[in-house]
Amino acid sequence: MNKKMIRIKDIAKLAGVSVGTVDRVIHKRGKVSEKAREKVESVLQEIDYTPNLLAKTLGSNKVYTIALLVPHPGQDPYWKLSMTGLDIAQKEWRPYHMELQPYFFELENAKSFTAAAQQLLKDSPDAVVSAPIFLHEAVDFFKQLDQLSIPYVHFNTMISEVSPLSFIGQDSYQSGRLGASLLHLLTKDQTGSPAILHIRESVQHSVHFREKERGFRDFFGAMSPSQTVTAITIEGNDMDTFEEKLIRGIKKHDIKGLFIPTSSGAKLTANALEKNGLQHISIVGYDLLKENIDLLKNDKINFLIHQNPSRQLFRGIHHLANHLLFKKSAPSKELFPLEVITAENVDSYLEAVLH
Amino acid sequence: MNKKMIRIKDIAKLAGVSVGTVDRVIHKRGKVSEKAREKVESVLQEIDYTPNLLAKTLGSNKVYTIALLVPHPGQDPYWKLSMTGLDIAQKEWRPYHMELQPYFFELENAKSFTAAAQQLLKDSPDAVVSAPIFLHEAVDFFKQLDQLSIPYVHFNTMISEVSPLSFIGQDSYQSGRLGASLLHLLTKDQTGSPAILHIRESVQHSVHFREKERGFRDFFGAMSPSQTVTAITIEGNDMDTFEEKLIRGIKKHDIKGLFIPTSSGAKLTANALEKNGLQHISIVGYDLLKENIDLLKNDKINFLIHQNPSRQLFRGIHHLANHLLFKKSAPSKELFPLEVITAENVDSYLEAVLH
DNA sequence: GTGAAAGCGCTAACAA
DNA sequence: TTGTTAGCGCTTTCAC
Repeated sequence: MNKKMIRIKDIAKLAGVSVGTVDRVIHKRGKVSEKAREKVESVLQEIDYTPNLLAKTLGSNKVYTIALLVPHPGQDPYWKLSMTGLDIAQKEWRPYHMELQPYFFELENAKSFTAAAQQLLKDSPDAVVSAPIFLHEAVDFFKQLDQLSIPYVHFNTMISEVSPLSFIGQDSYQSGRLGASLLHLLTKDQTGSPAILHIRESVQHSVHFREKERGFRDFFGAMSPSQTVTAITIEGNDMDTFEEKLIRGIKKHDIKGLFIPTSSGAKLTANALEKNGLQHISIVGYDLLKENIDLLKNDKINFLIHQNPSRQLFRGIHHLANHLLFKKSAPSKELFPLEVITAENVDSYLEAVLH
Repeated sequence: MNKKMIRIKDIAKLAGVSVGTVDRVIHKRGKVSEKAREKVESVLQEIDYTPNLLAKTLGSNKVYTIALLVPHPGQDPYWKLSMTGLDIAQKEWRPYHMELQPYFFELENAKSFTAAAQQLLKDSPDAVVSAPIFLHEAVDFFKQLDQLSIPYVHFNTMISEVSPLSFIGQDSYQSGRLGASLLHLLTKDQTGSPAILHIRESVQHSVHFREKERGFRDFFGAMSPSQTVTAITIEGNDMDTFEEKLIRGIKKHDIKGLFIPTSSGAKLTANALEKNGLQHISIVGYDLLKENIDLLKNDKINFLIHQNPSRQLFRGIHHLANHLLFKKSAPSKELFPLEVITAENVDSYLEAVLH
């Protein structure tokens, strides 16, 4: 039942050299005579050798630490979602002696980002995964990591100023197009204008949102050039003025459907619409927040686009762990599918293991 | 940078016993005196010991073989898709000396299933992952595996007659509901009847399709009880008669939209509709076959539901490999999300790594 | 019941 | 330039 695998020792015997020499040939390290190299290489050609990763890793007996630099989960439901990715990664990698250490910063506070980053650097982890929310401060930080040659991956937000080992996230432009197409499907028989709704908090991840808007506009532009497309931007986070400003915008532009890139924006909007008897206006929102799921099931929101933040984090850790432990290379970019969520498939997403 | 982990040796020293005794206590094997057991257990309480899986696995030096019993990929595009799951699993598990051995059978030929199963049994693998297409023959086979205590997982098709370690797939009933909801969205402003289309080949996986039909009907039943729902079944696989029968069915029942659970059925149907000037009829199909993707992008199909057969297979292998290698337990059921594919998000699915 | 020791495949240090 | 050997942490065997 248990077949034997080829070992370095076997190769050594076949080539008539020692294991040390075989090791040197395989890893191109140290000095090897031409003759010996040829013998070993010809044996390697013949047989099908794959090294035993377990034994390989067992040799170097360290514990690696991967640091996470992410927004505080207590402050924002979207980032809270991402944390299940940490839990699952923790379970998966613990047996390989990979330690995961989160450092939290506040979403609206660039200083707290810097502080968390400083603390992180002091603890000198072996690798870092981060959502580079604050562009300016982030760039400084990642340049420091570059200098220390600490590998890092980015997720959620793509920035072009530095070069992470890997970026994990979605194509924002295409995400905007998708949102537009869904809104179009919902409202194509109605008169009026589709709109993208920006809410103040959004501004910080501006690249993100600008790209979504571009995709959103492009879709309608290609579909029906005569169709006007509106962007409503609401500044300030006072609830009462939010509602008032929103309704004013809707009436002014005769809005028939709203595309809302901020995950927590859909709830505010749905409530405001209901209060004002405007339930006929369609909503396409983002992410599987508890409130969004409820609204979806109650038909107050029509579609959600799922960004799967937990899996983004999970995959980021995955790539770094493989990089550290097994020297496996990571893709420079891992784009996630743009997942369409409706009342009828949302449960299947909730039940599914991290996928 | 590299912290040390607690080893069995450390525990032994703390408890004042030998590593052998610690091992016996941890794994409850062999004889240990009450006194020794207590000492070791009290140390274990104090400290946070996690065994080194690498070393553990290295100890038992075998190669495991996982056999796959699946439809021949050359005969059916859906099953061909699933094979990328094999490739990726192969890459992932090869370093752990896990061998994957496929055995193919023909989709329309129960005898070939039995033959492949016999061959598989002769090779006595350590585990089996299979799509139990032919109910009757499959049950016999899996009962044999039970007797040999060879663990197995099922994917794609759920059968209740035997108890696999794990089932991997989707909720067919909910999948039918989802299809219905999408079709409803597409056609809600039109008169006529929505229909589910069964094509002859479908019959073999009958449970699957019956469940989808039930979900499909239930959705419309709850949505608008007065709405008639049609089922069109087309027997025989002669192309000409297919078109004729289909068009006849559509006209007779005044069909406004079609839900087509067979992955290759959407193409046949879209072509027939186009030939007959019935392009206004909506189509919701299944799976990311090349032809389906083209039709989706050309607006001949409106939605696809993605079953992700490659990942189903991949996860099946994953669970078995973890079971064999690390004694990790697998969930008895892993339900995949019901993924909605449109012209605007299909590329994001194609680019994504197996997810 | 218990401890000592060999061995899993690979790496790295040390001799030759 | 090569071969030999001592580990890595855990399992398993063997002797006491």
